[in-house]
Amino acid sequence: MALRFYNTLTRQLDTFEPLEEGRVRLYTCGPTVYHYAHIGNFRSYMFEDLLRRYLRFKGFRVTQVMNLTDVDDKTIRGARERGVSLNEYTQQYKDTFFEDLKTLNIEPAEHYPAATDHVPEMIALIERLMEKGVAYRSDDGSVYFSIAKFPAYGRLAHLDLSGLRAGARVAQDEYEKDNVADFALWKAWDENDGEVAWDSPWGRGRPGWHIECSAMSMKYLGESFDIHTGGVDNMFPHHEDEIAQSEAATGKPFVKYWLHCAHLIVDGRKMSKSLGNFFTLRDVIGRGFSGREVRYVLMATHYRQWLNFTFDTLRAARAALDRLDEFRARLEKTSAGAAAGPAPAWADEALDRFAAAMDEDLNISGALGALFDMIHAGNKALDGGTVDAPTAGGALATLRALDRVLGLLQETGETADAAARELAALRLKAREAKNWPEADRLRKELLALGWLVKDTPQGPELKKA
RNA sequence: GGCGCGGUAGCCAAGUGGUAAGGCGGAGGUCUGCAAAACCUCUAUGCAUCGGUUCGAAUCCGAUCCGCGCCUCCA
Repeated sequence: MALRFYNTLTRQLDTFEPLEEGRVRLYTCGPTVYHYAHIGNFRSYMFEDLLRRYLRFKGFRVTQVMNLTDVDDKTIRGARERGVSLNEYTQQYKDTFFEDLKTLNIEPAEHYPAATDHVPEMIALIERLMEKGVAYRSDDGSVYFSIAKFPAYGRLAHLDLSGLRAGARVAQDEYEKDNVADFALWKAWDENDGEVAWDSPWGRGRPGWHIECSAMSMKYLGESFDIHTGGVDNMFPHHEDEIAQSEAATGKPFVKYWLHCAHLIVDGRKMSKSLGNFFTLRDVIGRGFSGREVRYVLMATHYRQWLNFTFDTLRAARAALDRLDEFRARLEKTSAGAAAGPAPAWADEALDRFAAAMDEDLNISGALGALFDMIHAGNKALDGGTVDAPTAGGALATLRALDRVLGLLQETGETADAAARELAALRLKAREAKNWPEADRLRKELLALGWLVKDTPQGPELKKA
C-alpha cells in the first residue's frame, strides 16, 4: 500500500515518493535550548519519532537531522542573566534534552547540529544570497533577505503579504528593512549580545534564526531533501523563510513534503505559566508517571489534531499499557522460548490493519485499534487453549514488529527477589491449608514489598505492582 | 480582516457515500476462598444545528451556531 502524507505545501494527501529510492532524508526542527523542554515541545518530537520509526518499518533508510538552536535572543539573555558563557548556559539544556528523549524512548536522530557550530556554513549561504542579489546589507551591518525578489514567498503558509503591516509585533530594531516582511539573515552585534559575536563579511554579529535550518539541512541532507517537519507555529514565518532563502540560493526545490504538527493544550487551554498548567517532562514524571505513559499520551492522538493533555488521559494510558503488558507476558509465557512459528491469522490481520492505517498519514488511532483488536483476539485464543508455543512465538514476533513503531514495550520487569519468593511460598502453604486469613495477610505483606500475587490455574505468580 | 483547524457516547478518539473502530471509565456475568488477569453481555436508533443532493450521509452541498490556532523569530 502506498504511504501518504498531508503535505502543507499542497494542502492535500500526497503519495510519498522519496527523491532517492529506499532512502528518506528528514529534517526536524529541534529545540531552542534556553529552558527545559515542555510536554508541548515533546509532542512534536514524538510525532517525528513516530514518523521516522514508521518510515523505517516501511523499509526506508532514514537520515534525520534535528537542529539545536543555541544562539538567539533567549539563549543570549539567559546566559547574561546567569552570568555564564553562552555555551555553558546552553549545554545544560542540551544535556537534559537528550535525557528527556531517552525517558520518552524517542529514537536518536542521525545528526544533532548546533547552530553555533555551523556559523561558517551560514555565512557562506548568506554570501550566495548576496551574490544573487536577493539579500542586502543595511547601514547597521545586518543582512536581510528581500522577499520582493522571491515571488513564491507565501506559498507554504498561503499568506497574502499585503496583509502584513508594521505594528506592535515587529521588532523595534528592524526599522532598517526595505520591507517589513524582509527577514534577518545576519544580525549586527549590539550591546545586548555581549560576547556573543562572529566575524563576517558584513561586520561582527550573529546569524538570524531561519538561516541555521537552511545551512544545516543542506550540509547534512543536500540542497533538496524529502521531508521537513515542525510545529504549526513554525509554518510562518520560519519555514516560509527557509524555503525562500534556500531556493533563492540553490535554484532547486528545497523540500518535497512539509509536515506540521498541531499543538498540545492542557485541560482545554493553552499551556501557560500564569494558568499553572505549564508542564515540563520532568514535572509530569515528578507526579509519578512514567516516560512511556507520557509517550503513549503524546503519541495516541493524530499529529494534526489538537492534543488535550490531562492527567486523566495519563491514567487511562496507564491502564491501556497494563493491558498491553499483560498480553505480552502471556505470549512470552506460552511461547516459553520455543522457536517462533508462523504467526496466527489474528496477528497477521492486525499487522495488515496497522500498516494500512499508518500508511494513511500516520493514522495512529486506527493503528492502535488494530493493536488492541489483536490483543483481544489473542487473549481469546489463549483462553481457548488453541495457541501452542510456536504460534505464541509467532504472535510475539508480530507484536514486537508493531512495537518497533510504537516503542511502548519495555524490557521484562524484574523477577521477584528471594524474600518475596519466600513469602509467596508461605502463602501457598497457607492456601493449601485453606488458612485464608494468613494467606491474605501474606498477600498484603507482599504488596507492601511491591509485589502483586496472581493466583492462576498454574499456581501463584508475582507481578510488580 | 486574511489563512486554517475542529465540534462523534461519561472522558479520549477513528471512521470522507453503504448503515457508528479502539482505549479509559461504568453496569451485570463467567472463572475464583478472596484478589488479579482474561473472557461474555450491556453502555451513541445516532455523529453541533437546520435545510438540500442521493435508493442510502457522521461522511457530499448550502446556511447557521460554538470552540480554537496562525498572520514576523512560540514545537
